Amino acid sequence: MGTNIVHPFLRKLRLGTRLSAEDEATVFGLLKPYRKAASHEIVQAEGTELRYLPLIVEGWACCSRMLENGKRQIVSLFVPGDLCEPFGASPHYLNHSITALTPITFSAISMKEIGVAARSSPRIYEALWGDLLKTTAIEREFIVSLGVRSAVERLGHLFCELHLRLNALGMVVDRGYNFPLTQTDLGDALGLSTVHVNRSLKELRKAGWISLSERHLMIHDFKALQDFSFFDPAYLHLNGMAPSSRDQTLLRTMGLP
Amino acid sequence: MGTNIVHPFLRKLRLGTRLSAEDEATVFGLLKPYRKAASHEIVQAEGTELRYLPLIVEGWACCSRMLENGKRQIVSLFVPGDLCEPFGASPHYLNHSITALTPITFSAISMKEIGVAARSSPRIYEALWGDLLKTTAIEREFIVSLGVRSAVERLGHLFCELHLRLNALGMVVDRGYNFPLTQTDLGDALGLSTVHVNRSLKELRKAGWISLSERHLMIHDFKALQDFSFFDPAYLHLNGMAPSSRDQTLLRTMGLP
DNA sequence: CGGACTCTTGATTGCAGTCAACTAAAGTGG
DNA sequence: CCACTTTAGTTGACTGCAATCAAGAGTCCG
Repeated sequence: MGTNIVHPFLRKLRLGTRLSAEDEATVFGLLKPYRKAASHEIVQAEGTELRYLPLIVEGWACCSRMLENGKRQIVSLFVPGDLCEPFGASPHYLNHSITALTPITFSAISMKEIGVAARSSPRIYEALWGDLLKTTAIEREFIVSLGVRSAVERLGHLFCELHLRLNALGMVVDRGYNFPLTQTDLGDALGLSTVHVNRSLKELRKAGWISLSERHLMIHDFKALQDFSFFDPAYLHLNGMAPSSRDQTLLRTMGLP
Repeated sequence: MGTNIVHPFLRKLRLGTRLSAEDEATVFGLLKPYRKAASHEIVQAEGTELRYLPLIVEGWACCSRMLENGKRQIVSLFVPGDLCEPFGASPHYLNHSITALTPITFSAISMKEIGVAARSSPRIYEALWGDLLKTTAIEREFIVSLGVRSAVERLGHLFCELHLRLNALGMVVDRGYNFPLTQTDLGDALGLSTVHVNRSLKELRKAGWISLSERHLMIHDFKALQDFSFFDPAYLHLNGMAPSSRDQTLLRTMGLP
């Protein structure tokens, strides 16, 4: 048993692929020195050229777009371990901006170097592609949410998804996790007005499924919330599992008998 | 001037990268024998293992998901030349299904072979990643549509996008193109009811911007439709262009002075 | 010729947006 | 240190966009 580097990015990559100690060292070596950004700070602005891939180490960030009518849509939420852009591309212009939602610590990876690393080891290649696939799946499921789910369902679905994503990183404690988004952020992400987010949260609380206050979310009845929100965790590829192994996953992730 | 293979997939790849004749032959060689599917036929069902990447050669298809409450959401629309899944992954289970929207001709690419091809030539690598990036961008812009655009704006935006995508393949003739989706399909894609799609189309017609009948769409005033729908073509990366070169693109694609 | 789609239009309902006012917390500056 | 501003959350009243229900017309097809 070699050294076990503790890093959210490696934790995430390990989910899908077994990396050797050497592989992990290689990946770890890609990370540029950490930087900090304040809440609401723009890490990479829309329209600028992307040369390094941002990687969230601590805190939450998002990828969002502003429309000319002043409305903002959050396209993707990033938690620790998340790579903000597809890993294999060459430098290109962004058409959305990457913004910190909380104070964050982030790193960067050279687009060139990560390509070299991916070609150097089949495991790394596998792991990076697995991660990209998961990101794609999350965004596709997001489309489903916006298209056919009601306001309350969207909230529930997001809470379930984040629960599993964070749990995979060991960031869920006692069925609850840190939830730093404001109701305005939630509205921008889910295509709802702030007021309506507020009312919908009230409903989820009233149903007894969650409580959310002081930036902390607790899910009291995951199963109920999941069923209500039509949340099927298959798309998160949590254990390289086959589809509809839903219940097994649940048990495993919830630590229930 | 080498041989110029006429194939929608190659046409699309050429948009972002200059491929050598040899590269093109390599890519072309990846394609398995064509197959046909009838309209509404499922090419690859949700939950099945994907071993070959479907590639649309003729006709339209989509990637969609069905919810337990019976609602369907179309996540992605595929036109000729579109690869239905990210090219670099290894076989995995799909959590959405790939369905023909019209009678289609499609091919398949081995996930293994395309990886080998990508590693064999920097140009091919570049082209495939450029294509993947474009696909990602399209899906992200779709999220924006569903999140913050009104029904009429969503329709307008989709029409603009497809206009440019098809135009890049030479499939736009005289400002119009073949538009095979039914109003029900449109509703499933844009998160709207069929009835409301119908009414919204009526508004676009009344404004004089489009006409749509008998599976043929004509955009009479692209500029107006674009402005109204907050459509910014930058995300389609049509000419490797820098952002906000919007107007140049427009002129070029519209063939206007 | 019946049956299945597709498109269209009218009437009604309801979910979610908008406007507005108020509280509480937290930061700012004179 | 205390007014003053800003930000976040909450609630009420009203409005409006889009869903739902319903029915009819046109078309394609077996």
